[in-house]
Amino acid sequence: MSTRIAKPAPRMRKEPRQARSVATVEAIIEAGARVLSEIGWAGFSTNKVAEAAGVSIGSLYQYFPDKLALVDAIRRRHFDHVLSAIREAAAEEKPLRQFARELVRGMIAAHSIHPTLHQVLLDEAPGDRGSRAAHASFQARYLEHYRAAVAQYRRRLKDTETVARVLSSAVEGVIHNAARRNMLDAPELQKQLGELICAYLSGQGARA
Amino acid sequence: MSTRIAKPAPRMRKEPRQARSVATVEAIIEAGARVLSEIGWAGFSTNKVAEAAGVSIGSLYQYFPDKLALVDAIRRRHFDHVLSAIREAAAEEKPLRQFARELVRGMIAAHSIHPTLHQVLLDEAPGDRGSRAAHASFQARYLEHYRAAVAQYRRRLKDTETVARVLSSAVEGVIHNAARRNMLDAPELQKQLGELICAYLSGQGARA
DNA sequence: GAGAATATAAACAAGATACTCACATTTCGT
DNA sequence: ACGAAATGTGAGTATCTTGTTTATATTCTC
Repeated sequence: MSTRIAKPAPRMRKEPRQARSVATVEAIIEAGARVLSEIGWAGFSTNKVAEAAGVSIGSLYQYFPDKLALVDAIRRRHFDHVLSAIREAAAEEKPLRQFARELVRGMIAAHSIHPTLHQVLLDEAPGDRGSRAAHASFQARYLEHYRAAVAQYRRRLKDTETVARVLSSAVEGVIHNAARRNMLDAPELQKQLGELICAYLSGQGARA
Repeated sequence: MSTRIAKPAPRMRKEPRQARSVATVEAIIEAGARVLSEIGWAGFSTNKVAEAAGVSIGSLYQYFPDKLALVDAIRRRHFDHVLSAIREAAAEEKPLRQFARELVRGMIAAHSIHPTLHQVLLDEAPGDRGSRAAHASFQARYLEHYRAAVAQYRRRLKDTETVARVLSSAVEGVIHNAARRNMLDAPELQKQLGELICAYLSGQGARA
């Protein structure tokens, strides 16, 4: 008995080697994201995903050991997407207004394909043993970017942590709400969200 | 054929007459809210609710014709709760800072009992025929309060609608996120949320 | 104490769904 | 070209969930 636990279900039952199997796996993940976003976790069934992907249910289970492994894959892909959007906006030093504009643009872009996926992933879909770590790591890195931005644009350094959290959750709330109403593309909304960010960050002493 | 449609399932199959039946109905709604908040729509079953209420499943169906009628009852109760919280904060004219403080306090109070109920009700739980109207009416009145506040504290009158929406969804986002982390009571959070509201509303010309 | 109101929980019918398996088809190395 | 490996198929299954009914028991009201 050297191994800790039975086997927490591997990520992939079989690694795709040929080009078409790679495409299949990709189609499954993509369809899974669509189903999850449009129907929510309650209606997320493997059969439904397979059908949405235009693939037989057998093919799905050829690569994903079980339902949760599939959700994990979807989660990983989406989180990577969101992270790079933020990273891009917070990369180099730039004026606050520009940072805000790019952040808004990036977040909207990251949510316009599957508008409610993010919330579903965060709230409804269960975090199993395998993804708990990834989940936490994502949250940490996610917040880290916001924290860096806050530190850069704000004089008062107290409560940086809280400010970052408040800012990120406010932005997410606005995006999420807009997504529900199909208003993600409305220019007034983008402008106002930018205003919100600027106003809050420059509230008690901006830097640039 | 004078009636519009068959019968969209009445709110209550039987009206409670005695004191204990009133208590039973109340216990069921309360337990329903708890289950909905803690487990989400995916795990919301009538049997589970009955058990959580300490009541037999038969009693539940004595008063609620079906599952959706129960959700509707929960929704109505919660929406009333939230609405009065906002109404209270936006009632009389008062300085911006005070308005913000009271709004935050009220929203937090309205969410501290069943932290994630609001989001579940809005996102996951289906809005059937009976509740669509109530739902829309709630949203309208909800936003109306915000709009009034925005008009009161902001000079620029353009985009009032959008500003109200952005503000409300930002506040909800922060509350929701804090609820998930059990941070609703953290004083820094309350303070920062207040700052956010003030900063945004006074961003382009405050009035008080 | 009679009858109405209320509570109980076993049982059911219907459906959903995660997952397997035996077999068909395609690709690739040689 | 050919055989083995990779990939795709989808009907089938076994299990579980769950909304709802119903016959029966208990409690209240007058």
